[in-house]
Amino acid sequence: MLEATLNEAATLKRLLDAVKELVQDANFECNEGGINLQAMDNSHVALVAVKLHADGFALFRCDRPIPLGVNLGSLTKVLKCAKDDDKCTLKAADDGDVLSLKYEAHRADRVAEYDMKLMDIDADTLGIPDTDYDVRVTMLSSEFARIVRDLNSLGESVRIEVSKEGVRFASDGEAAQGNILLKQTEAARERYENYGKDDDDQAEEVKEEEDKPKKAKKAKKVKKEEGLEDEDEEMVSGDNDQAEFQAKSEDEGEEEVSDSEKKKRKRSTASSSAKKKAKKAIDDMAEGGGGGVHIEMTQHVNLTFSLKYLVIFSKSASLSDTVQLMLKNDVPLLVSYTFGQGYIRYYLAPKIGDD
Amino acid sequence: MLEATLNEAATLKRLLDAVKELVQDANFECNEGGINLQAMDNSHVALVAVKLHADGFALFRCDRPIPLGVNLGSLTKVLKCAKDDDKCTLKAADDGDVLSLKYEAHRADRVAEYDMKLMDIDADTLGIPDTDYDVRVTMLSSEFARIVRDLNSLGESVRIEVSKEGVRFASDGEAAQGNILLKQTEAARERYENYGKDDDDQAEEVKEEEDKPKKAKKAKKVKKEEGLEDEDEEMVSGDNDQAEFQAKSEDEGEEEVSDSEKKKRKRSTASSSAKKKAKKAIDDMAEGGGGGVHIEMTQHVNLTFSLKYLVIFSKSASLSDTVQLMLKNDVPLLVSYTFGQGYIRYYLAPKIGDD
DNA sequence: TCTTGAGGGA
DNA sequence: TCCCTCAAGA
Repeated sequence: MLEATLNEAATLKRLLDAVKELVQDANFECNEGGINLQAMDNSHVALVAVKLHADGFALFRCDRPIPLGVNLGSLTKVLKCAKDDDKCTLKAADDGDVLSLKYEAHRADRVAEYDMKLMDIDADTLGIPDTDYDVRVTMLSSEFARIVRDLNSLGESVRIEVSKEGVRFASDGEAAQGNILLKQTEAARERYENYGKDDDDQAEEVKEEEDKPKKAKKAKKVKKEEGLEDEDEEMVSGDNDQAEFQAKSEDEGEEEVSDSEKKKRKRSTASSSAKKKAKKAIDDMAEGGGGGVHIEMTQHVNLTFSLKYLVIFSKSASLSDTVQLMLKNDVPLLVSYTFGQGYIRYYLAPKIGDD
Repeated sequence: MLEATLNEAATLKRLLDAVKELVQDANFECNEGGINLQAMDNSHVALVAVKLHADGFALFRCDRPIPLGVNLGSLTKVLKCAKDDDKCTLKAADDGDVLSLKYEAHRADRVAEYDMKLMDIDADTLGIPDTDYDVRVTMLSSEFARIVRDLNSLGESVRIEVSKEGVRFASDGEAAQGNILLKQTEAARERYENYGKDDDDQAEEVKEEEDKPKKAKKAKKVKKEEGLEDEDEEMVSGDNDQAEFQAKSEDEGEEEVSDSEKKKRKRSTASSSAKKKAKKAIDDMAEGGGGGVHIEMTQHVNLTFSLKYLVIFSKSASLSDTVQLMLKNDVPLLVSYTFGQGYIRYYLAPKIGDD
């Protein structure tokens, strides 16, 4: 039995806006920790991972893990029927094949109920490459969206190059060739330096949007060039240059999530005020002048990606003011949006060679 | 000779927005009382009736009745050429085949004139079933629009059920099944009780948007369960369960209109202040919090309608903040929008059986 | 399949 | 009023 109430239906709507473009059907894995979704697009080039923390819900109850096989098109239709600020309750029986959605106006004079058929979906939980990225770019999600949309009108792919100069997005098209250079914003750098003095603060900024302690550490590495740690990740890591993701067993997936959840909570408690400070710095950057770009780099990187997918990813801008791009040569790009109730992350394999 | 000036061209534009979706050509019947239009959609399932009172015009002159056979597509095009707040003057000669439209900016520094070819249209003035509805639902026109649009994305038809619980809109679709329950708003009910004490007030609220005294009385019945009166209506009434409307002679139509016009004026004079009070109650309800629903009911009803048409009807929301739904089992639904210069009413035959 | 135009929503 | 999405046509 799943019963979960979100205070704003808009969260779900926005989440689906981008995901439905990538995959038609997907399992919402519900367990005590919250709701997860992982799916690859049909061509196995892009992967999307969504997490909604249980404590991001106004009410959350899930007695035992349930996979909800959902046709995202249908779910989108049903969500369209919710007003953005409606209270939204999801319900599913343990063995049922129906997902019920209840929308309640806050004034309680309107109650809408929808029942959606569920389906069985092959449940290959996918292994997400755990990568020690060399670069993290934090920027306005709207700016990222603008850039990929602009370049998408010129060509099919974009080369993303990060150097001391900044981050450059370049695209070649038949009609024209274009590139956009974003320099580290002075203001952003200053704020960064201030808060960066305390390494824990800085690391927490990342941890906040990371489930896996390992990744948090790696983010630290991005800043301080610490050595790698925790190379026991069950999946591809390091020199992964393949364009496709691999499936792993479902059990491993579950384990990983709940395990890291615990660790995350421990850390959060330890330094939550510092975290807030760091978060504030990021927020300031986001608002402080419409273009703050924050770059952390241990290595120059230069990769090429399909713009089609980046344009789809960038539709998640409505979920968060900022987006983080994590890069490392020959490894899938990670595009991450973090919001109050969880996150949505996209992984996109780079184009190899000159295609 | 017709000469009629509206202070805002927007009124005409908005009127046509929905009508042009239902019918391609229609007669604007002009007489001393104003301008009327009645037409059925091609499938004879829906009927639209528009009334613009002569005194809703800044200037109105019509020496003798003229039918203006208009292609609504053309008229829409011509109206697109007017700015919303332009003063708009319609002119037609008694025997001409041209309708002239003049648009004047209020600062009088721009005058545009358009001439539109008229056409002969078979002038079956249609008999509108005069019905003693069992239910009147008054709600925000925007909310009605939202509901039918939402359900239209799920299925083809909607079941409208009114009971003590409230009014429920339910639709079944392939992907999902949904229903929306609107409860009588407390605030709306209170206001209603206050003004409802005086039956005349209450009835006037209806009369104001009714031409036919008979209908006004029946609306009273909705409240008080008075017996039927005036069963001499020339058209189908009472147990009409047929899905189509019937034509009647033009003469009868004209007679009816002018006759009821007179009665209406008499009544208006008698109780205009009470009327204003009642109107205010409705306005308050409409504005008092974005969802006031007001239900008057003498009988449970349960009917099914094609959403396609309701969606078209609901485009008239721009004409009025509120809409009234009048229902009775096995009888066409009346959807009525009343605005300063007149009204637009839609009648839609219910679906019979399980189709 | 891609492009353009219209309609609806923010 | 502008932007975006959806639908129809090439």
